[in-house]
Amino acid sequence: MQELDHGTRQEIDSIEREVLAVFVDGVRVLGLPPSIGEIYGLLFISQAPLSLADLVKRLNISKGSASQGLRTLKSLGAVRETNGNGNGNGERRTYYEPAVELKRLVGGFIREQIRPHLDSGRHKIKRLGDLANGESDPDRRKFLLERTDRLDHWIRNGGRVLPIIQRILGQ
Amino acid sequence: MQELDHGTRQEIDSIEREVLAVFVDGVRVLGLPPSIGEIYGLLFISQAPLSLADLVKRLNISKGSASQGLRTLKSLGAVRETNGNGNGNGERRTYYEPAVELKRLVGGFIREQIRPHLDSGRHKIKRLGDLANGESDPDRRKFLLERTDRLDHWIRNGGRVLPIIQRILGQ
DNA sequence: GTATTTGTTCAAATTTTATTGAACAAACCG
DNA sequence: CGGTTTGTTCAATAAAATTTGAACAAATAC
Repeated sequence: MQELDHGTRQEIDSIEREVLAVFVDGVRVLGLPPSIGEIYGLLFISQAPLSLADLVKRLNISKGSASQGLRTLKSLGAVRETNGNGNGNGERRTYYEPAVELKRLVGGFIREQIRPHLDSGRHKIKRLGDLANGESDPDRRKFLLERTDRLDHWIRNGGRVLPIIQRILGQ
Repeated sequence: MQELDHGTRQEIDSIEREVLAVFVDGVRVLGLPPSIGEIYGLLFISQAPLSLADLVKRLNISKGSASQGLRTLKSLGAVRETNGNGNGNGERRTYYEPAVELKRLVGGFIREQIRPHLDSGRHKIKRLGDLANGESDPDRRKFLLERTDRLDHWIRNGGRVLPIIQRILGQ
């Protein structure tokens, strides 16, 4: 007897386990929680889209975790909702499939996780420049302005590099 | 009466506080603990190099934290040890100053935090390919090979982009 | 309308990570 | 040598992040 339903059966087999581990490690580097790696990882090796209930069952995580994880992944553009669930009948729950184009994943990460930090950093550093200008000791002021100026250059360079990364990875 | 010793006085003034906050936020994005941001931040706005004892006193952190933080920063190439401490007398404790060249900081981060992950990822993905090849169902095998191949491309592209980032930021 | 299914929210519990602080080691001095 | 200073290590503690689970909301069916 052969197992044909690759999308929804309960067990996580050995290759699936390994893939999940790879993604859990991967998202940790990006500062995202393990549950996100598990969810994306399971979608990534599932041939059929999965529902929230499938994720809960197969990953043994809570509904809350799955719901929040999917929200984050959606905001990153890393998962898509599908209406087709692969079994052909009329179905009202939502099914999810992974976005697998590196360009899209990188774009979403930069948009959601990098840009906001760069932008808020730019503002804070602008403020630092003002504070430095208010320093009364001329020697100290010169030093502080030099340092805040350097910070400003860092941020600018960071901003310059992002589109280039996107261009290189979007192939 | 004027305060002349910018390197070792006890208090953290308002501009210093802001700079520390910027660095604490900055290192968090990189997945490093706040104490590291505080240490690097304080060195960054100090005109004179600081000793471990200075960091403990001015940041109100434990000796252990300061020691471990400095170790990490050294491994990243983000701080340098100096023998001169700015006051001219023979002195045996070690003083630290920040590396402020973006090229160096980025290089250290890539070397210590990115490359190792890429390398271990490459190995794990190689193993995944082997596992996928062992899949008996031909349809499933085809799908798994396609996905592991995609993972492999991701990693390769990641590897390609790093030297370019370094080149762009090293100016 | 009620019952059922699907999904969200958020306070509480758990797990993980960071920090402390005391014991220890190493280097220098007299 | 003993005494002092400087720095490291690591088990215990504190703090922060993640996950849970139960209450709730929204949508559908009957």
